[in-house]
Amino acid sequence: MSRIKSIEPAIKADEVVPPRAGEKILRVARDLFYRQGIRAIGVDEIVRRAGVTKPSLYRSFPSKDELAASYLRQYDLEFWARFDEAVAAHPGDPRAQIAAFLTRIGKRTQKPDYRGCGMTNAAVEYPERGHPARVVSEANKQELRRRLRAMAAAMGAGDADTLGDGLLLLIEGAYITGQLFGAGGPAKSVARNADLLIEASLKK
Amino acid sequence: MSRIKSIEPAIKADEVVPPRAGEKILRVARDLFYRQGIRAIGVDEIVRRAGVTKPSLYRSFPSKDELAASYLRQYDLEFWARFDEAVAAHPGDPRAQIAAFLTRIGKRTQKPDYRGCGMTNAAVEYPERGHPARVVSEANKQELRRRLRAMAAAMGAGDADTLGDGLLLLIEGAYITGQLFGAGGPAKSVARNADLLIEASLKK
DNA sequence: AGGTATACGTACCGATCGGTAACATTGTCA
DNA sequence: TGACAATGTTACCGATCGGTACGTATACCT
Repeated sequence: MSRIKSIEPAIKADEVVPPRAGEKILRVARDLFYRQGIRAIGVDEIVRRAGVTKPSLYRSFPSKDELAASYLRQYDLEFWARFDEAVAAHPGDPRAQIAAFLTRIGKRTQKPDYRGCGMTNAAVEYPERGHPARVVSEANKQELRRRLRAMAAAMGAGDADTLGDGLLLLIEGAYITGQLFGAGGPAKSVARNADLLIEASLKK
Repeated sequence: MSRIKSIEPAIKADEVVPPRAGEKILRVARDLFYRQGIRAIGVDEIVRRAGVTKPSLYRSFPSKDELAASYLRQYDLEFWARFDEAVAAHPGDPRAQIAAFLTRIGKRTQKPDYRGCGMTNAAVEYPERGHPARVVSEANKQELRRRLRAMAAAMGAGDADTLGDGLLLLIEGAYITGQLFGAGGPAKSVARNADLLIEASLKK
């Protein structure tokens, strides 16, 4: 673990280092898990499309469940990157931050092959408490709830927790209806409805 | 199908007629599919817990997928029964109808083993277009959207379609967060948030 | 050149998946 | 009694599931 690697191997900066098996596997698994679901995809198909073999998968990941958890941990990073991008675009203006984030979600849901939120889908696929994938998913949602409630408070809402939770309901609704109805579905109105809800919550 | 059954078999009213194998199977499948997910449950476990054998399952249902579709068709009936119950409780008052329906949903989501909406979950489990289970699920959601928009129009909302879709987002959000957060989660605020959204949409 | 550690492939495991063939048993009716 | 429909019984199918034992190739360091 903490072994000293005295000198890095002599690789030039612009030299192409072939991607490790584990990386290729995670890349393929991410795509398949998101688009078709975790339960729907077997490890054989993952290694086949990654151009590696099964033992390579189990050298990099202790189990399929842990591979799924790794996929979600990466998803988590990308999710917060998108979220923080919307936040950074409107410093000190939580209402505009929410609007920016939801506008982007609303647009994504209208794409033809939209499959919702990988976190949400994983939690639906694995209702069992303590499942590695579910643990990651739950943590992500708890944090999202916390931040939405904090932003609602920063907006000056009378009942900030209710508004924050309302925004979370709209977001999850957009994730689900986005993949249920496709383009033209209810999800395209998520930003508008959130704004109405915010307006109503601030006037109280 | 339309074969004439001249005279009903002589069964006394209080006589217990043993449930047919198909019924027992569907009853067990409904419970397991809803609680654990369709993909998570194998046909062997269904027949085992139903106390029947596998050929009996395949005499009553052409495939596991069709059994899942049957489960959802029954779910559909029960769903609309609950919906119409809320509607009938407040004749001519769509806002109160929505409130009644959402209050009930909010309460259900706080139960310890709440698993969301069987329709929604099935659509997440089966993203593939045309899958028997998904077909039933999509039809149910389309109809729900239609009715919510109609109710929003009856309320006199300026943009009835947006309000109807907003209510659908809140509902789907409640289904999902109900199973993600458990008791104390955002879903308990669904009726309150819907009312705020309606209020805001009517004032416009 | 030789040792060593890392990375990978071939081949295989038992279990379970959804689904079926063939036949025995039962209860209900005419 | 005899026909019929429904169910049970047993045994099986090929495919796929997640996972592993074990041998091989490659690269680096001494």
